[in-house]
Amino acid sequence: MRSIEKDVEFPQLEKRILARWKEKDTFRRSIRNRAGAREYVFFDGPPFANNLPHYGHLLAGIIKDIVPRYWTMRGLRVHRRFGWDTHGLPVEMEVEKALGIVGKGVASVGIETFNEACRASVLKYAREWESTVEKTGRWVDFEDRYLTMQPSFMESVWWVFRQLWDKGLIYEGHRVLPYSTGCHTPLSNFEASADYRDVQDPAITVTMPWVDDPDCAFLVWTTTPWTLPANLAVAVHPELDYVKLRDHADGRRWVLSANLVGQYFKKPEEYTILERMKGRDLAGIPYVPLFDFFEGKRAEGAFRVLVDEYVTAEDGTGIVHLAPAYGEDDHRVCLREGISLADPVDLDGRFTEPAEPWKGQYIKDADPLIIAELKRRKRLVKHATLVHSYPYCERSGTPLMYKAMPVWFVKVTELRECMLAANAKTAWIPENLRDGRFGKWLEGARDWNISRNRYWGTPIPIWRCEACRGLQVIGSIAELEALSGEKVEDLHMHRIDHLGWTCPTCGAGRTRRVPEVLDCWFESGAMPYAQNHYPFENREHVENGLPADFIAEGLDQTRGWFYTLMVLSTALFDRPAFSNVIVNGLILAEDGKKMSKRLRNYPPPDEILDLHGADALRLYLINSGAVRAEDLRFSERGVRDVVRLALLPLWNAYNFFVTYAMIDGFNPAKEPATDSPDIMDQWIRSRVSTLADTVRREMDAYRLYRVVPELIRFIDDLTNWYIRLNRRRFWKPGLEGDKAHAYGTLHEVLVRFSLLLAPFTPFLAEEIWGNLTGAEDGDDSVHLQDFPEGGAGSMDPGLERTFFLMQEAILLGRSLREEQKIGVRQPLPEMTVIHPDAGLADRFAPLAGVIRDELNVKRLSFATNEADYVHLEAKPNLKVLGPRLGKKMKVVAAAVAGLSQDRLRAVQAGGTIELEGETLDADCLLITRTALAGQVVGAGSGLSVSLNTTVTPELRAEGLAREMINRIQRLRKDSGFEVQDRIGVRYHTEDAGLAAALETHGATVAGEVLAVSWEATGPLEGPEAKEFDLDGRIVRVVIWKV
RNA sequence: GGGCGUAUAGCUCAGCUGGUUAGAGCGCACGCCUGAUAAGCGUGAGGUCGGUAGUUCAAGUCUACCUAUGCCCA
Repeated sequence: MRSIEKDVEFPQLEKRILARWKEKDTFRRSIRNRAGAREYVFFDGPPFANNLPHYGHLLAGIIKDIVPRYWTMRGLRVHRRFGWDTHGLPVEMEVEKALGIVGKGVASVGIETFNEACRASVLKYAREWESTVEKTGRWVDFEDRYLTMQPSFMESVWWVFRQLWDKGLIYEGHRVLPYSTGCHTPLSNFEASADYRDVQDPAITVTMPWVDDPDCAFLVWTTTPWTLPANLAVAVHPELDYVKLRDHADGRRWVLSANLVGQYFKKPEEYTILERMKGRDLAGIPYVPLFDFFEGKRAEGAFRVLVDEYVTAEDGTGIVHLAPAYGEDDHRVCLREGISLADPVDLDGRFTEPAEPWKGQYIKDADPLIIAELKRRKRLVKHATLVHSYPYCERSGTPLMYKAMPVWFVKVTELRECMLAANAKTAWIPENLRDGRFGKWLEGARDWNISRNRYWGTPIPIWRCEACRGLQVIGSIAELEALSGEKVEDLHMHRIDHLGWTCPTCGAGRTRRVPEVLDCWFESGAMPYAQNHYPFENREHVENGLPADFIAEGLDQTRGWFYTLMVLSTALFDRPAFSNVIVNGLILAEDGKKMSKRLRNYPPPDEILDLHGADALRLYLINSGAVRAEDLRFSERGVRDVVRLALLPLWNAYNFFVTYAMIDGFNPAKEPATDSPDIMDQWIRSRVSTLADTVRREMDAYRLYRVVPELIRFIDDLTNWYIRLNRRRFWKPGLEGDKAHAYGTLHEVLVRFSLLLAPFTPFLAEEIWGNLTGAEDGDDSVHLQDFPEGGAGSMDPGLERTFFLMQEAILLGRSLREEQKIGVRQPLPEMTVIHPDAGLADRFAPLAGVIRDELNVKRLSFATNEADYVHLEAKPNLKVLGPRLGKKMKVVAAAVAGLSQDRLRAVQAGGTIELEGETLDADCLLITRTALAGQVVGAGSGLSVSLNTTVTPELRAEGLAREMINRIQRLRKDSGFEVQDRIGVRYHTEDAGLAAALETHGATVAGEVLAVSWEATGPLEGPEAKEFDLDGRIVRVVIWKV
């Protein structure tokens, strides 16, 4: 054992231990150690490495460390591979910025240059990540990491795609997406909402005359006239009220929402209501389109009234025009009705052939031309303008258009039932997420658009014949090489898009890959297979490891990784991807707002780690709702409190042990502690076993948030009860008998506690365990050990209960002393513990000395006759009686309240009583006590105590002696003496009582203050003579070092 | 607009399947320092559990509605 510093710096300690782990390869050995054991499968969700890690990452990382460490100590083998999400938009955007091509498009530098720039930049922050993650104490393999851009990973992703294709789960369709005509690309919703501007747009109302009654027309309103040439239908809400009315101005008849008539007529005299109807009554009525470009679509059911609930009567006419190519709802409703879309606008945003009159015109420029044409055709009834907020392309500054784009879908709707069944087999922390947030999301899941019109990603492995349009899906590199006749080493777009071959279907055309790449969520969802290059390698290993035992990520992954994992594992294997998941919440700044670099409203993670250490941060984070999906307001003070409340007290206990063990030359190998007859030793050993049991139970259920309060409670018992009450045992001379037991016990308890702490505070646990077992001289580590057993054999619940009662007795005694204003230094003759059970006296007997010392009383006695001290009051034990009595509870409760003291005592003594026809025994009643007036009694829940406050002259003298000891001790400290310095004392007092007290107890006082000479003298003068006032008695004292 | 959370002491949060006197830390008041620990110890004050209605013998806990607030989706 080595001696330790008293003023510990945890961050320094952690640094030292990190270096040791690295040197001894402890992490890898902790896995290798369990070579033959069952594998505990953990999947690590890959983060983007294009930013520094924030608290959310650290929190998830800490959970991902604690759980695997725990199961490793439980004897399992837990591989932990780190992964990076290397593809996707964030990387592309950053590279566009770096290359200076924002708004110009990737074509301006070429895909090859662009993709290679992406490849070079993705791991830019990997080093910083590694260093921060390491600092948090997280053990994870950064060397054997997986990257979504590795050819092996991408090949597995292709395999997954091919599997889905073979199962008929992939199809090509359209989705209306925000599209930038400036950048020639659809945008993500995120990008689309980046730049909203207030703009003025035309707001026009046009007529759609009934085919059967041309004088009557629907009124339709729009702010995008350019979508009118592509109009294929109109829609109404089934439950809304509509009217047919006559316009007195020109006699024509209009149909519109009843609520919106006021928008078109100022006065009621201007029109006459002819008919009222519900929206659904209008269903199917055919109308005459504005233009005849798509007249052929009438056969599909176009140009009539459709019904859908998305229609509102808030503005316009309550009848909306549908252009399925240019609106998401339009598209959905028309698709449902079997109307295929019409899209007369090219990728530049210019009209094409079908819309002949405006061919080549940019859509926004065509607006006024279209309006003019409508006016000419007398189809325009109102022309206004509207200022509204409209999304713009952040990069090119052009207004976005919503446009149907060809995309590839996974048919999630077909998997829904299987996914719900798989989800039912998973366990979530917090539980409600499974059927709540996540379950609801699954129930409402729509087909998943997995294609992206981007460059840096896994290319969608579909080749299309330019002649027959036939599709061919490639599921491996070997297949691609065989078909193309070329060697393929990298699957990125710029390396494979030149590959093509003669179409095997028609034998005429040449095949070409479709232009899209896969959504990077598809890749992370494929991670369980792709990280191991399944099925090309590791076949058995991967299949045996499904579903994973454990994953942990943030709440934001509900629609992210949790979802994509589930979609793909269900599609491939009809199984869930994971069995247990811990979901962590958002970490907010202390002010409750989002953490913002710009506002600097939070301390950087590295700063917290360097200042307070990782152990403290770990305990702080897992002791919060953040480990069950609740938001956490991060507070540095909270981290500091953990240090103050848990780590430092434990360090002090450890320091106490080491200090004395070094002095006494205690050798843990020689002194067995297991058989100590001392009741306190047995108690603290039982406590640590109970704690191990509790921690196992909570960790087995993944309830990390239940652990820290238990740890703190134990540390309090260890330091403020066990050590404080037992320290005198360590001061005795020699190293025999009881003292050896004390050492043995404290050693064993600290060692077991450090084992138990290892998953949570890996550094402090390593320090304590290593030093106390001497194992740090070799290669061993606390993290290579088994988690401590709890188990009935090593626990003594009865003893723990007795000890708890003793603690209560002491607390009550202290409270009475405060109340009576009698300081602890004044001895009192007696305290009586009052409890109806006479057996308590026996159980307390071994603890009597402790209680007397703690409360400074001469005698401890016991009484069972509660009536002499306290007034009993009874309440019905609702938990017992409630289910039994039901409605009768009220009358019984009233009767119980009226019971006499005698009858209550009789029940307590084991009798029964009859009340309202019910037989009640002691278990049916809850008895509370209040002190009788005129007594010094404290009533607790388990027992009561009575304090005899009679101070006899003898006790007074003893009290004065203790006061004197206290003053001299303070004087010693003020004089700067060392603890072990011997002193001489001279004193003088005029007070006869005090003089007598100091005479009687002179030897005791002198002994306590280490005085080798002790002398009463005549009056003392001079500055070295200090005057004290002991409750009004004056004494002057001189001390000196001998 | 829809889905899912959250609301308990001045502050940050516990409170398990409804049941007894609703707990802890910080802060506050008062007291206690040489024998591990003042980054300590003790004692105490402080709460109509967001609101309303309901279910029940019994509601901080269950239900409905409302208010505030957060996340996700549209």
